Amino acid sequence: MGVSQQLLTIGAVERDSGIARDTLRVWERRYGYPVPLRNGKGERMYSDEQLRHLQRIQRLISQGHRPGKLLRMSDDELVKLESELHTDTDQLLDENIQTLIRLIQSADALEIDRELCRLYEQQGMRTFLVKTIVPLLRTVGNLWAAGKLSIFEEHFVSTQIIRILNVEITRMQSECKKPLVLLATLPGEQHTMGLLMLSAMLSSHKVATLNLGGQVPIDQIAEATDRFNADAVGVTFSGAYHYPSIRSDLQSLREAVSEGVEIWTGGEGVSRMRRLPEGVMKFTSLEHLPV
Amino acid sequence: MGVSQQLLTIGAVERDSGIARDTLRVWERRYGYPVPLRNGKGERMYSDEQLRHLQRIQRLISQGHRPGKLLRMSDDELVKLESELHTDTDQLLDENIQTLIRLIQSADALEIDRELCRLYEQQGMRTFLVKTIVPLLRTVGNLWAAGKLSIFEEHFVSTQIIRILNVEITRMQSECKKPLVLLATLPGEQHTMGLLMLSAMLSSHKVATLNLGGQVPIDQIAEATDRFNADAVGVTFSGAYHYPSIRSDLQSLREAVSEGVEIWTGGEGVSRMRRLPEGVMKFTSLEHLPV
DNA sequence: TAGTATCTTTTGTCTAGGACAAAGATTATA
DNA sequence: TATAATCTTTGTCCTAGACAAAAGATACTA
Repeated sequence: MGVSQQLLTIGAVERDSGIARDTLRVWERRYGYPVPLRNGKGERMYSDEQLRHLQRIQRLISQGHRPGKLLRMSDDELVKLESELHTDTDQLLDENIQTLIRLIQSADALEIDRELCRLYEQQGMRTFLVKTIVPLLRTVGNLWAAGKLSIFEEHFVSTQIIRILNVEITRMQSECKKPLVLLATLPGEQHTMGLLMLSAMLSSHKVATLNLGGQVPIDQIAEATDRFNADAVGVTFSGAYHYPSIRSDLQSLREAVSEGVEIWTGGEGVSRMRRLPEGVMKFTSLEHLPV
Repeated sequence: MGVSQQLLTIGAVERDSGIARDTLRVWERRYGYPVPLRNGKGERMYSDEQLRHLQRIQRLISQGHRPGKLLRMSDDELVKLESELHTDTDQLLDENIQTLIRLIQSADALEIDRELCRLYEQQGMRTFLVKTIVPLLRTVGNLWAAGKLSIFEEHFVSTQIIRILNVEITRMQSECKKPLVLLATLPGEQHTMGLLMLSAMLSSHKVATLNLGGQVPIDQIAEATDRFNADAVGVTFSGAYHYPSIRSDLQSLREAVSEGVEIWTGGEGVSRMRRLPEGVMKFTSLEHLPV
């Protein structure tokens, strides 16, 4: 049962936290945190607690906080900082979301599916995405951060949503026509939920989409645009995407893709960017899609 | 258009080839390959060609070849080595697969979808997976390796298949009963196609599945098994998974999960393993599933 | 008040060459 | 033919330093 005291190598921490080895070492040197134990070989061995702390830090960094500040804070202070962000949203938590969370905690797969389908039929795709899926995913993430939900529950919700959206996209697809929008994320960005939501949203407006999935090199996106004769390219960036490179990546993409093709971008990663490269459009939320 | 001569940092090569930085440096030191250019800062800058070569090497490593041998070979020799593996399978390429490949190259999304659905209805899930999906994915991978297909085409096929399988799983799900099989991959394994195929296969046998998706920590899998009251856990390993750790990972999983719960494992990663830990079952192909 | 240019601080990624254990291959022994 | 012992290959981790790009702060201008 409870895996009490496993120790993780620096490689495992990199994988599970998304923080590069080199960064972990340099943090230890500069800020005196995290200081892991050492094994017989003299290698760093991190505790579960430290991993959890680092994941928290990574979350807050991707929300715009600065590492130097976060690394001097205790875990309690981090939790407090995180909860400050949630209190406002938590209070006006939709009843529907609360029901879904309760179902997730009761681990009843079929019932969750049924409830999601019910909401979809009631709300239609646009509202379903904006008022249900997006807040649900955010809430689940917050609850995980607060230790009130396990990771597997987050995983579980995601796969359920992926399934449902795929089904609906398929259903609507046959009626979709031009313009054709090509969807992809760039190398390094594994989160493809944004693409799926985008695809669902566009499909519901009878706009044809073609999803290439995650981690597609820029030149491949350009080649695909050409071959499929697409009218626009949609690229999403999650909060976890290495922030500094977004602008230059979008610039490269703009240069690689034919001029007549529009470039749309969205996701948490771009939402806090001021200015985007020339010829790149941003939708801050699914609602503001330039359909 | 054609991105002619981009140079990649060691970090980008790590990301795009799946070979760790440290490994790239140690290869350069030991085998004298790859020797990248250097930028003004003295940092390694790899060419597109080198990346391609490294991707080839990585592919062959995951098929069981040894790095020391591959790194002394020229690109031509690697291509030859790769094609040796394919010739036998290529010759008896199913007509259906050839049709699908032709459709992929003509970039007609709707037509591919239609053909896949047609084959599914004709063959049923088991045959569809074993005779169509698996060979199709392998062929597409081989053609990419031979430079006859682009990466985006591989991505495109994958997302199409994911979509179709999700639709069918949803359709069959309501009729599924106990036993319940929990599906997941371990941290570090991003390839979830195996899980999806497993889920589809089991669903078609009216076995209920619960897909947690990729990168689920071992303790989380154990917790989920408990909470969902699952009867078995299915874990897949692609050829890309860091090979040496599979055995110990499975062992840890076996220890973490209650004894009454069976553990099934499959995928390219385990297919060339001789002996698995006590209490872990292996299915070498989807056909040999212990349903 | 808002925008722009300059300076300072923060931050992440890269470098070198060495070390070592675990997995694989090979040889010796029962 | 199987198991044990030995040699070889291989990847990951180590230290401590360097530097450029991004972010923040400050002063100046319209």
